[in-house]
Amino acid sequence: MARLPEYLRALHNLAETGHETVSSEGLANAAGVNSAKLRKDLSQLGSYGTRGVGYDVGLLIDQIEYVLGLTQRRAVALVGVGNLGHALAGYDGFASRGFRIAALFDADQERVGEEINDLVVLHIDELPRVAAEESIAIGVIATPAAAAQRVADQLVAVGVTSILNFAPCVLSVPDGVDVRKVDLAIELQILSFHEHRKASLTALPAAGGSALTALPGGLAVTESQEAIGT
Amino acid sequence: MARLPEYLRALHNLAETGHETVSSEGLANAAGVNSAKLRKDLSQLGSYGTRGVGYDVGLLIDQIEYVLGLTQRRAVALVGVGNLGHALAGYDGFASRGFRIAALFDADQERVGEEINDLVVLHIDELPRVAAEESIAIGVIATPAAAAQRVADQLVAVGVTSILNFAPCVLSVPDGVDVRKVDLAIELQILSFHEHRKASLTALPAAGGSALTALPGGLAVTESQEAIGT
DNA sequence: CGCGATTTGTGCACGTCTTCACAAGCGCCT
DNA sequence: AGGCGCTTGTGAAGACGTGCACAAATCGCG
Repeated sequence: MARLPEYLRALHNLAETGHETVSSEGLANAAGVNSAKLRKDLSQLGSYGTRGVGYDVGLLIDQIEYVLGLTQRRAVALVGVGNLGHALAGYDGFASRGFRIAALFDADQERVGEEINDLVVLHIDELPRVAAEESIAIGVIATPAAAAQRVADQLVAVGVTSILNFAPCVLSVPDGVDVRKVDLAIELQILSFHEHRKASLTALPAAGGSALTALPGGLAVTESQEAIGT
Repeated sequence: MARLPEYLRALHNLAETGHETVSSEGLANAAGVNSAKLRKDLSQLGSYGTRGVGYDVGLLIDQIEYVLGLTQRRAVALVGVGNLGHALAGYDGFASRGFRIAALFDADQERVGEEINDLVVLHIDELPRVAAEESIAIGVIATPAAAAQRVADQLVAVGVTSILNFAPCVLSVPDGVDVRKVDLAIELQILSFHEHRKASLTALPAAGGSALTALPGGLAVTESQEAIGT
């Protein structure tokens, strides 16, 4: 499930604050989900809490980390050292949560050789060589949209089977390769939609006016407060 | 729907390449979704394509932009000018897709006064003054997790009703305020999970071994190829 | 003017996810 | 040892999203 990482983060917080056990209710609050949902998710793990007490924080962390495949520190290749790539290369959240940025690549010779966080930016053509030396299963694309598909192909060619794509475009990859997309502008646009909706609702208590004016009110938005969908 | 922004991006691409109309099939491919799903989404808009021809690209862009509330350029306040905040402040994808970063804030006096993209970083205490001058409805939090809740409270206090949160923590906000969360490490962990799953499946054709070893295979992952869920 | 090719809009059925509600189990206190 | 309160695990019901398949509609061409 896609919620496990959120549970894991909440659990680490709890562990740091000295909690040894936690109830489903407590963990659910910390992770921002329903307690029944959380229990069902954890039961899928084969995890066992103790009735009347709750879950053992340390044990649960181990279990989730195992299921997520975080027992080994996975090597990640980051392609595209522009504005966003720079930030990602320097983001310590990766290192602290089970990942190691193994190499930085860029197609721009201007950027090749630059050093970020003790890592030197390599030219993208060096990707096959580096991939042969280190086992890289995850690639991060932080290039402009125009270059993203080409980079994806190159990553797949050297054996990468999971890609995190920050470029605003759809990637086509072979079966067996997973792609997750993060588009920062889209996130804002979704918020803008809710803004517009809220504004329309307060301005027009009873829906009326032209077809266009009635549109946003007509769109059914089921439940979106505190959407944790990423 | 959360897919509208994706359609919009694909439509802009099509418009730039000279297309005046597009079929649901064509647009669905460009956006990475099913064509039936796309038609159903668009029908919710009250949008009308022409049977036998398709949709008018320009008209559809206008409609979607209207529904998303992008007819006005929305002002965004960005709080936290660290590694990630820096990148977000310089990201031109915001400006080109309907948003204007109106102000940058940070709590660190070291960073106050710094200039990024023609914008000067202000101290967070100036937020009320700036908010009074400009109508800011959307806030972006790019601070460490420890500061996020406090910043969220401050944003809500000055009338912000939509928050994009990059800090790895759950925010609690009053009803009527929308929060979207983007956690970069979580995205990687989800990919790691799929990696682990793929590795287990190839290594253990028939499930066997200890309970722990059998776990990842036992987790049902319905359909995740090319996940476009953000 | 009529016909065929094409594409939209949608009814329907299916599978999934979510939530409620409650029985079963565990520990603690007396 | 027994009872009581608390918490887990799960069955069932409902909401929701998804995709198929087809009727209705439009255009172009002869």
